[in-house]
Amino acid sequence: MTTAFKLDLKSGVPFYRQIIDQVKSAIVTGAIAPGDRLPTVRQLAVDLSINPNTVSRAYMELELTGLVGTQMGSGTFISHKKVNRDEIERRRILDQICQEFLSRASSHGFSLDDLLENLRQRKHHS
Amino acid sequence: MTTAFKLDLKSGVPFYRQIIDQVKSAIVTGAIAPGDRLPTVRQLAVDLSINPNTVSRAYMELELTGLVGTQMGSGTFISHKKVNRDEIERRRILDQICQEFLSRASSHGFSLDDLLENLRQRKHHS
DNA sequence: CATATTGTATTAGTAAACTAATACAATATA
DNA sequence: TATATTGTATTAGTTTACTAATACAATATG
Repeated sequence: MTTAFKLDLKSGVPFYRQIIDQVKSAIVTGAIAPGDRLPTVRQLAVDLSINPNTVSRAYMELELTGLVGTQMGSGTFISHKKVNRDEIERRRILDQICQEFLSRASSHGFSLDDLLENLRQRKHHS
Repeated sequence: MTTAFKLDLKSGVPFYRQIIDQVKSAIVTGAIAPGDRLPTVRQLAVDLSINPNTVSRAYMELELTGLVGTQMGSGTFISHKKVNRDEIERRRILDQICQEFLSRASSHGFSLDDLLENLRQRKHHS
């Protein structure tokens, strides 16, 4: 089964980021495993009706984090690095921490935008 | 003492936002109190070497939150609304929540960018 | 080696956020 | 009521993020 990628055109989330997220999710759920090949840059571009460069950008970012490896002529493959599992676990932890943060803030009546704004301040003021 | 406003040109934080923050801070510290008049749009623009519209934008946003009131011909004044104090208290709470969130995330090795990215996802996927 | 298949680089277009230039409108006050 | 003082609207320029159009480069494979 070729993992089904799908874009939410109305979400405002950049296409390349949606692809990254879906690849990561697919790894977490086991839909794709180390050694598996991702769809071709061109193929996925056609499937999603976007430009190959956008797919390439997603794959490149995934490669930078070590999640995949790319070879011209053959394609892009899920990496075997043990780092992957660690990274996925870290992602879970991050999700959990953020979720709890949101819940707590929400109970005080703060919106997600409130939080983002506050955090952005800290980013720039540091 | 005319409250000293100052811009950090290298921070990347929008000028209008820096002004907003400094007004809020001045209220919190008591440097300015309800009834006090803020610097003239034009005057502050000259002092900070920016365009009057940028100051105006900051003042307008402050007015939307009820922190100040503006009258053409007279100026912009810190509002008396009791809402102000509540709002300031809420800001303190927000700061505290965000700080604890950052500390916790930091202990797991996550950067501020990691957090911002995760939260942005939730914003758009909701 | 030929060529098809794969990823990549270069360049341009679009949209959004931010700020400025300039002109305008409302109010205070002499 | 004149006019100086205040905030505001309109328009344009700049930057950055994102995506696309197009051409290029490396590898696999017959």
